[in-house]
Amino acid sequence: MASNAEVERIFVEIGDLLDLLGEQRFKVEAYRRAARTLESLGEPLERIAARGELERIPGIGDALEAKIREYLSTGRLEYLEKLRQQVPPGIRELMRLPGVGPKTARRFWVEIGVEGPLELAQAVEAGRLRGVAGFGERKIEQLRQGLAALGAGVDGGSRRPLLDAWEIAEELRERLRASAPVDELVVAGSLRRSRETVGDLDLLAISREPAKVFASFLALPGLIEVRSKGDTKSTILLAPGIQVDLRVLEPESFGAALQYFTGSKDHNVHLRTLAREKGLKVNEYGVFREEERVAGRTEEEVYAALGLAPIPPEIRENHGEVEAAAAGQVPTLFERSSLRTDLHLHLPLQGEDAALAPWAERALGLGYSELGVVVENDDEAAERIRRLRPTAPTTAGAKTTLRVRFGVEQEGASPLPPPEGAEYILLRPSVGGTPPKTEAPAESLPRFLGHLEAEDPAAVAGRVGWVEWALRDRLPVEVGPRPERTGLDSGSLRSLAARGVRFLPSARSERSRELARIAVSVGLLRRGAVSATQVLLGLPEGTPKKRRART
DNA sequence: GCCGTTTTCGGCCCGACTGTTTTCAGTCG
Repeated sequence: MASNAEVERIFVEIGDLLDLLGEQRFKVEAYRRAARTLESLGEPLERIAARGELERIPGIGDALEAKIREYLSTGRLEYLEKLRQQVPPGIRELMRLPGVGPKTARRFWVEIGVEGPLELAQAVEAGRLRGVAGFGERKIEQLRQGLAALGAGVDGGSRRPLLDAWEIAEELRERLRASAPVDELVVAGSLRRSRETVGDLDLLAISREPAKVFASFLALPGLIEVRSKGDTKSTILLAPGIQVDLRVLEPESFGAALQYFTGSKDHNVHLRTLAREKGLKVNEYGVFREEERVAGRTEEEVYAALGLAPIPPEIRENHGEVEAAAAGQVPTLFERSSLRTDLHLHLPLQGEDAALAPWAERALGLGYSELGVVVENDDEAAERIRRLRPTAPTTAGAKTTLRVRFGVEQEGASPLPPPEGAEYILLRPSVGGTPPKTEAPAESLPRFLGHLEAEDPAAVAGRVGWVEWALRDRLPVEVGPRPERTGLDSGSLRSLAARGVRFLPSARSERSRELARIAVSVGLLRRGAVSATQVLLGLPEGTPKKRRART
């Protein structure tokens, strides 16, 4: 079965090939725009095609619709195959080199006669680029380094899972805040939109001393390469192979820059087109009428200047949100600040986090009033809960209280009843299996459908039964920060929400500092346009306090 | 190639940085 990702890749390839062949840029852009749209579609193309609604996808017209249909029905695309015959396969690879776009790649091919990275490397070493117009010493050195990095697989060109990117970004922010005079430092880009994968990091800072900020930035540990440096913007490559952009701005422009660098690109193009129609101009410094800046300090200002209600970052994909904002009908998304609990954390056996105190402190910092420790439902469960219970803090500080709850985790129906002290059950779906029967006696504990993480994408994809399970038994579904391992990406969340499923966000922590990862889980829920009414904020009240002890 | 309550033709977002240039093209986001 053809997946959206396959069609997406095909359109990207067509875009590249047309670009290399010197086709007009708007045609090239049309294929790339369509590819981006497909990436964030959230619904299988085959379903849309079956409804006859392909042309309703923004950026898909007659020609692209016909190509999608051809591929869906035959698994091939004649147009692509013809294009491939015109360009050697290695030429596309050349475009992955930093500083090499379609024009330069084409010159390598036509003028130098190389057909891929290996041949280019040989040509560089043989000095065949010397004296060629447009290739000075620095350009050649840049190529040499780029080729070496390409061979070593550290080109920073690949996307990584949202959570990994988030953790890198958090660490960067901490370091920069400690070492540079910044008044504000935020992450924009696809990370702020909570995209499931993130290519590079976009940092924005407000500072009165940009030079000092850039100096700190260029001295970050783990820096592999400085890709550009200027007065307002610098780009580096960090050791994990991730590219990081930093822009330093004045407060007057911060909202406009945040809006602009959060994207998505297609969302921004839409806004700018709208602005032109209103006689305005939008750039990263503000919204302008003639020379006068009419907005820019905050994002809300920018949207308001265009006659739009504020649009949450997570849904800025040009999938109709701009039209909705113009009509004042932006969906109200779940807010992290309303969350009062995290019911899925595991205490390690040793170390500082084996005790509840550090967890409680972090939880209070996040504004929680409740925290749920989960143990495996086995013969030791009651004993583990009993050991922790006396240390459970009930208050911290003068007013805030934190209630620590205990739950058990099990796969489907357990032969063991819940142990003494357990207040809820986290059910794990089994891999590839059908959902077990889960009779629900009236007095039973609240139950949630936890997620099972799998490294293997096939195992994730093969786990089909649990959706039916959640629907059949009306079980709230846990949403964690690793969609690539659970299969619960924003598209799935959106369709589950539409079918009435409720959600329980968790950080799935095994260390107390990981509680902060709830930001990622909530981001995914928001990207799935999940509203506050569909999220469980804490354990339902009325939980039976006394359980019959097992014997 | 897409798109349209000013258009079915003629537009298509906007700016920073780089390298190699004497005023700019290419790349990138």
